[in-house]
Amino acid sequence: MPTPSPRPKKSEETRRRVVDAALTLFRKRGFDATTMRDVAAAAGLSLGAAYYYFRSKDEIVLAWYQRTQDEHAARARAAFAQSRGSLRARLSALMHTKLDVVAGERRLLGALLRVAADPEHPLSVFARTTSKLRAQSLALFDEALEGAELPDDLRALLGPALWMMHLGLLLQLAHDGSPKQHKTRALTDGALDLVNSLVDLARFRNSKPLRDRVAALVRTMGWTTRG
Amino acid sequence: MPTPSPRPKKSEETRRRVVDAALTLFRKRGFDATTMRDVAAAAGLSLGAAYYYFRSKDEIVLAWYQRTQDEHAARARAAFAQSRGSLRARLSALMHTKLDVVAGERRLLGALLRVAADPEHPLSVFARTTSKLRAQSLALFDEALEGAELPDDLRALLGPALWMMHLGLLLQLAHDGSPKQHKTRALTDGALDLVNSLVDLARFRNSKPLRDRVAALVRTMGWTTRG
DNA sequence: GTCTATACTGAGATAGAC
DNA sequence: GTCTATCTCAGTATAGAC
Repeated sequence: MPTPSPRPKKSEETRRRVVDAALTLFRKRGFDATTMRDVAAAAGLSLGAAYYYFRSKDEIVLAWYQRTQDEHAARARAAFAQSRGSLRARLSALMHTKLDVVAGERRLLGALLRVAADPEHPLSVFARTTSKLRAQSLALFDEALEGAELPDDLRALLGPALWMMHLGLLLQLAHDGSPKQHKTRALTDGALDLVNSLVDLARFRNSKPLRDRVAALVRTMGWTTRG
Repeated sequence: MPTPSPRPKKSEETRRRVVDAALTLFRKRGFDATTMRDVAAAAGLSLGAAYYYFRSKDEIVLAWYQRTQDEHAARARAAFAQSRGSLRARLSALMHTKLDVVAGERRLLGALLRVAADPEHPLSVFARTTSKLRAQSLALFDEALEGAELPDDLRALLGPALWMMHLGLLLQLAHDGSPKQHKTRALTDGALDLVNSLVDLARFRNSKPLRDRVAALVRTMGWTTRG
């Protein structure tokens, strides 16, 4: 059986080196101003070798995003363990840990969004190529709803809705020049207040018919798997 | 006094020619596959002359978007005149006329979104350069709320909210490969149902405290003028 | 499979002459 | 306003070393 290699292969190590070099340069000069030649040089590689690992500059950004995703999952799950009962606390942790992880890299986030928004790009938000990433993230969002005793249909609906909301928050964050991104933080809290109120409301009144309509919609859109 | 020139100057005419040529090519081959050299050639100009009129390829897309905006305003206002009373009808007209205007140009919309999402880009959604465009659009959204007898604070809040929603719908539309974009249309209707329910709710119960919080937030974000 | 070296193409964008 | 010439840089191609 093909045992999952115990220690990282050399190629993995080189790959990591390219990403690290790229990130350092992106931070210093910004994404556009950094050339693949710079990246290759900083990683101690030839241009061809850099392209051997990443088919495009954009793909390096995606590798960074994959890292942040992993980091987000780790932090969020740690926070979930603390706040077993309160939905509000869990949602807050979910969103704010994400912002924490990404906040230091506004410029990179911009580069990512540019790619993500472009439907023609193979690495866009809803593209096949990025479906694994999306699924991981969506799963984490669903986890945040655990233990809140939500009706199944509401939960299935709230996950994608929150995920879309988080996309909007990332866009906002990328444009947020306020110190410590407090604007985006405030927006996040406000949005979560609203979500909370709506969830309470949905529990209260008979909102099943409306929920059914929305659920049907989410299914039509195929948001859980592909847009 | 510098009278606004009565008949279009020759430069205006050339400008229009460049845009038209570009649009034709964009439709045929897509945005990326069309080069500025192609555009210049099709417009009967040299490359340099084309760049004299538009500082970048992206700027041509923005010119297109300005056109669609004007068209949208015209169509929406015509529809508003028909549906004086019903808020739902007016909102539906507002959104669907926008989709109508843009639907035929999915590829261009993609190019636009790529630019719009990038915070480093001078033509991004929340940039100064595009503030006039944004203000025009926001004003139209506010007009749609006329005659619905909404409390002022709710109206001031609903405008930007709907505008942000419409941004999301455009993103969805750009990715929507379904025939006649029926997915996005369905999503639009569903979202408007939801909005409608919420507005009714807001009228019903005492939602003032929550509204005040949200209103403060919108002000903090500066969404009516700049993000 | 991992990497170097180098040359080349294509396209966005600019400079400066006219 | 318009043109030609030129620059820069992402990305490709190739040929080969280990």
